[in-house]
Amino acid sequence: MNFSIGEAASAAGCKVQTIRYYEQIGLVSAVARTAGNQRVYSDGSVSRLAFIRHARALGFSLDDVRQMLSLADKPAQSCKEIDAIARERLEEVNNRIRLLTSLKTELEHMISACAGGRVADCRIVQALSDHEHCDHDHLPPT
Amino acid sequence: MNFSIGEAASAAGCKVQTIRYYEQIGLVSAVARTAGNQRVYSDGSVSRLAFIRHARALGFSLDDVRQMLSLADKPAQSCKEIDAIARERLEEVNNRIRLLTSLKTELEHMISACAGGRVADCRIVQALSDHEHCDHDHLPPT
DNA sequence: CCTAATACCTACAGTAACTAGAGCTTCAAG
DNA sequence: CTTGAAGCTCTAGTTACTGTAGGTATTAGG
Repeated sequence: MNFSIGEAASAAGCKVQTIRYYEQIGLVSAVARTAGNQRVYSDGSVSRLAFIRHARALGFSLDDVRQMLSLADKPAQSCKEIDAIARERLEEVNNRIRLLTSLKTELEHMISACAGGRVADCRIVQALSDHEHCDHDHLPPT
Repeated sequence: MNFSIGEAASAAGCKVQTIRYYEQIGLVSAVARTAGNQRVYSDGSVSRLAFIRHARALGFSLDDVRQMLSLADKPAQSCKEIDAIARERLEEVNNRIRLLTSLKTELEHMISACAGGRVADCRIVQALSDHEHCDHDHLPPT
């Protein structure tokens, strides 16, 4: 089956511009064109796009995706490396969850401590200015 | 007390360039300079920087921070708005946690299903290409 | 007092991963 | 055959920094 870029986008669940962007940066190779210069996508290219979309949704970087795609192109090889990438990603996901959970607690405390009074007494402002309870290793929000 | 930009940075827990960047975009106002044109920070400016740093670590955007700082400058006002920002943020944090948790499960399944065989049989690649089990509303990783 | 190392200054370029817009062409439906 | 949607390229903008180049200021040691 053949698809226009718009059809490919809705089939893969991403935006038209995103597909063109991926082509531009060489994440996917350029596809065939019609006589009128419009891109034509095969089932294969669409599922490659879907792969990317899912990997991105799972938090893989485009660089990870690039590695995985090149590995996936050598199907006789061991998938040890892909496994390793996934494990690394899992590690990071666990970290993020930990961070967000403590963040949630902190926000909940701040909100419940804010009595709706004057800003001068606002616990949220105080909590954010305060250095006392900070062990200085919040991670930046990724 | 007076601080150089480097001292302010380590006191507030952020980088020197970041402070200059915040000044450049007008998130913090320009501070006084020495005869030799170097920035001089007061305790007040340092705690403002610490505020920003903590807010950022908690996932507030610079725009949120900008709002909060301007509200914090009118201390007689009600802190209802700050509270609202924090609540919105909490909502978002909960969403992210939900997403990451399902992501974690998915990654765990993929990893345990990957037997270390050939890429051609790799469950990870299959899972990522597959559209069957996808309800199409993964959020983009923020 | 001189020197060397370190910290500071400005200005600009680069990063990730898109997103949006301008201005034009092609295609499909009626 | 016309019209409106969808496609095309190219460029610029987004967020929140980070890094570099090339120059100046400050400070500690000898």
